[in-house]
Amino acid sequence: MRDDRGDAFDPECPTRVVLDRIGDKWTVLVIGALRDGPLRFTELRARIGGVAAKVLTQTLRAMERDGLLTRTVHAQVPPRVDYELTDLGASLGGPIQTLTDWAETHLTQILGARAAYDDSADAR
Amino acid sequence: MRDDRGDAFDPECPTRVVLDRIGDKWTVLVIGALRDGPLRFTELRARIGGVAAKVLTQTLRAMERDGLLTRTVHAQVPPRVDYELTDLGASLGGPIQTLTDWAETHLTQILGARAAYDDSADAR
DNA sequence: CAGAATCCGATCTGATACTG
DNA sequence: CAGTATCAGATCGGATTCTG
Repeated sequence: MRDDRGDAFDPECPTRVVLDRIGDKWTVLVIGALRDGPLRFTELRARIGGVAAKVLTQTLRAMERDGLLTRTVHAQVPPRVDYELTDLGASLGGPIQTLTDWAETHLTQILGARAAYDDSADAR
Repeated sequence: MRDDRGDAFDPECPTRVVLDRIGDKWTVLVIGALRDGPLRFTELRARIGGVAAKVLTQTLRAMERDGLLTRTVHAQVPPRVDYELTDLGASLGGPIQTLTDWAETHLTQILGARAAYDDSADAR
């Protein structure tokens, strides 16, 4: 149970390391959700929506391992665990925002190209 | 045979659309390889290295569908197909570069965090 | 040359049920 | 509350083989 560290095959490519992290389905949403301050597990899960507990846990563990966030367990009953972005994690927000901006400005083009491509394929 | 368009479940989130594309293993490398001008299939494949023909084809088709590149078939024998970035595809280079820069400056931190995390886990 | 077809194992994601 | 365990389904990436 200690063998799924999810490394890419090429540790010497920085871009791949980062893309392997933010390329997954949830990491970017986690960063967005934690942008305004720490949240506990259930809050985080509710704010993101549609994510299974197991999958969120995996995402958070991977992010913790990469130093993007901290996981703080409060010794109390019922248990309380806070997740908070590190400076490193927060700094990733910049590049992501750049990407998001690009995505928003060009989404129409992409969707248009997609529709055109699919149409010409369906015509045959 | 006409059903694997690889859409995400949420077409209204621009960021996901883009991340689904560049998050895969090869798209970013294709953009990098085509940055200096068009290439044909085999050149492209050689320049990237380590990619199976099928997978490269899939990647190129998806990028073509999203309007990131054009595929030009020259009617000649032996066949010749050129792939070239569109303006849209080339413009994606900017955000990717931002991400790459971030990755390069912070890789050491990430790898360090990773090593520390793994050490403390192994200690147990 | 530029792929398409086929097959395969590995990985991802999620639903469900259970627990300290 | 904050997970873990387990299982199933889907998708992915890749090797191999074949073709216009």
